[in-house]
Amino acid sequence: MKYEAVTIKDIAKALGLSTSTVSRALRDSYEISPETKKIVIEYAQQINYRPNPIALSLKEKRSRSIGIIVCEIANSFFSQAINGIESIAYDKGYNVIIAQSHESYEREILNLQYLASRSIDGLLISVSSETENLDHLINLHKRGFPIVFFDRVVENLDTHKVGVDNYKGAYDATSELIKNGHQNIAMLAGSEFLSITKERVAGYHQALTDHKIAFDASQIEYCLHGGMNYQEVENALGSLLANNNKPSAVIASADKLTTNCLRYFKSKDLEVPNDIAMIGFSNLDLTDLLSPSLSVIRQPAYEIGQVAIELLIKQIENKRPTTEFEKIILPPQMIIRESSGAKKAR
Amino acid sequence: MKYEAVTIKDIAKALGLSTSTVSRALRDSYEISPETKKIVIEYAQQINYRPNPIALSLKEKRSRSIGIIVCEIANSFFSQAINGIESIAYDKGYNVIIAQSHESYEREILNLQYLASRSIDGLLISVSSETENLDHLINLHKRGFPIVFFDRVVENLDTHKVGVDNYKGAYDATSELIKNGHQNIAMLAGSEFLSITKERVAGYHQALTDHKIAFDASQIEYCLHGGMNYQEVENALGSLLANNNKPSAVIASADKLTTNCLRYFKSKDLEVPNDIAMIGFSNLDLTDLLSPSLSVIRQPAYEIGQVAIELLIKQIENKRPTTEFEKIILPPQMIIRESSGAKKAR
DNA sequence: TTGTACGCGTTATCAC
DNA sequence: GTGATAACGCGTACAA
Repeated sequence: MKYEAVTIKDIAKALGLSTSTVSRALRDSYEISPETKKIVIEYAQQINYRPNPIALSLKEKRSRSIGIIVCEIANSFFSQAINGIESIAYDKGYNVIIAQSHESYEREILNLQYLASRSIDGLLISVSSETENLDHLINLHKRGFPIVFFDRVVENLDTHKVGVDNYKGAYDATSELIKNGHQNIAMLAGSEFLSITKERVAGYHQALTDHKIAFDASQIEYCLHGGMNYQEVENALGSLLANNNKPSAVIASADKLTTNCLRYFKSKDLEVPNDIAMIGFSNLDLTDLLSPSLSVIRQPAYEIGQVAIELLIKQIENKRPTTEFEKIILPPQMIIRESSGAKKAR
Repeated sequence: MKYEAVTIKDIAKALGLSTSTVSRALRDSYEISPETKKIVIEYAQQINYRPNPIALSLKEKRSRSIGIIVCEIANSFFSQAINGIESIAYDKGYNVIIAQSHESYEREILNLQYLASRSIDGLLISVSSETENLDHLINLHKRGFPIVFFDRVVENLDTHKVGVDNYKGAYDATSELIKNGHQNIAMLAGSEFLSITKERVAGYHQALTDHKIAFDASQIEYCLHGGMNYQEVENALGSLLANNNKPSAVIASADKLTTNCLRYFKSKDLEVPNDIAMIGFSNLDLTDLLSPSLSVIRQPAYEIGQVAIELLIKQIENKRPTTEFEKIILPPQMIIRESSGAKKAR
């Protein structure tokens, strides 16, 4: 069953006018007499005429829709970022089409092809944790297609980028644990491919160094899928805790890593923070209700989304090719609660 | 900066053929000679030709995209449902466009207008908690536009509907609390406009009756915005606890109500389940990590999404107008943990 | 086997 | 002030 919409032609026929007159009347052109305008506009309203955006897109070679690729919308950070994106996009008359990579490189490519074939005007992307090769993005970018990276930005591609100060986030988290007496701090890191992981590890490393604590590479475990599957986190924490240099605290460097880390400790009957302390990157709005309440590094997800979409729309609507790209770094926020508490006195 | 795509015309010109020959060759028409096909297809691949979906949409009067309206994608139930929807939609070559009502009737109408004007082929909707008047949906439906309701279905509109057995969910939850010795059980309900709220209240009521407990209407508080703002939940619980007939247990009938209920108890230093027990409808995958771990009624969100999109696509692709509509009810799952525990012996 | 012409809905351009 | 026509990209009925 097809839904038949009213067209400008129907109006023209009904009113005994030409399509061009109707079109001009509806667009309030100065060449049309007030009476004709009135008749046309009233009739259009009456039969609930809506211009067909598909026809407009074809004509204007733009769809007024933009694509978003994220790993998972069920992730708090991303759903908040998407809210930020939408808040601006709808205001400016843009539609958003969301696709999920589920942390798979392959699905990211499929999504990209799909979106590109849907003639989106631009792309907001936070790459999957498996993404190492960037050819799929570079190809589009070279052809002048507007792309803005947010959160998980990528180094070797010159476009607008919006993210958070991951270095500072990890530095602050590490310093907080050190302040609470922890000397053996492990890092449950995300995918090694991601620059955010590298930055977070660097912040962690620097904080240790600044506090004269030796850095031990075996205290870092990388999770390729960013904690998407519990198994991965279980393995990583298993080896961290089996380390000779057994950690008394852990930094989890992503949303899913943080919650799965807590889940692991519970399953092993490790009491947090007495047996082991933790602090994690998380945008969950429930971390205060967890047991124990979690100390977290929170990212301004909503704002990141807003800034990213603004840059993208600016680029899309630019008459000339963009040559100067911005990199915007927003500050993270550290919220201290119970989980990062002092080391138990034995 | 505009991104210039390759068209069939470019291929025709380059190969000295007509556009129709190219078109037919690419669609592997039997009327084209194998050699011509080979040349065309190879060249198309080489220059990475993609048919313009906008032109196709205009021609075929369908966009192969469907709209989804939910209150909030950051809500676990809905993000899971959307995953279910996407899993099927992408397979069948449909695009999904997601819009959020944020529980506002006004925004729901705006979203609907927006999506309709974007020429979607069909709509999946879970109405906002403010939605009482259905004219905006009835209008579309009358004109033959395919609409499928999921989760928050609506009574006076004859379309496909997919939801969960809310009556049973609430009945089971109430019975569990009664089994644990609770006689005064309050209900923190969602919007009175929603049929799911009515069904959940009915299940609660019937369970009380079946266990010979008097029903007391003052033990129900409705939250128009389904717990979206904490204030609302605070007020509702405030009056429930101030009741003469003070409850020893609460049933929270939606995701946000459940978590905000727990938040309220924590803020009032009420220990769950000793001071007050609770069980809530929730699809959060973290309820096991909360303090205390929450007993919940969980809905098969992913499956609901899958069933809903299948019905929608079936209706869209139907040659004849659909006259027989299905109503599919999936069973909820009850997961018992700590929060619904026995009443404290005093 | 291949090419020409048309239509999908809209607007810009040119003609009257 | 209004109407006819072309164009956007594609597929197809019809013509050759």
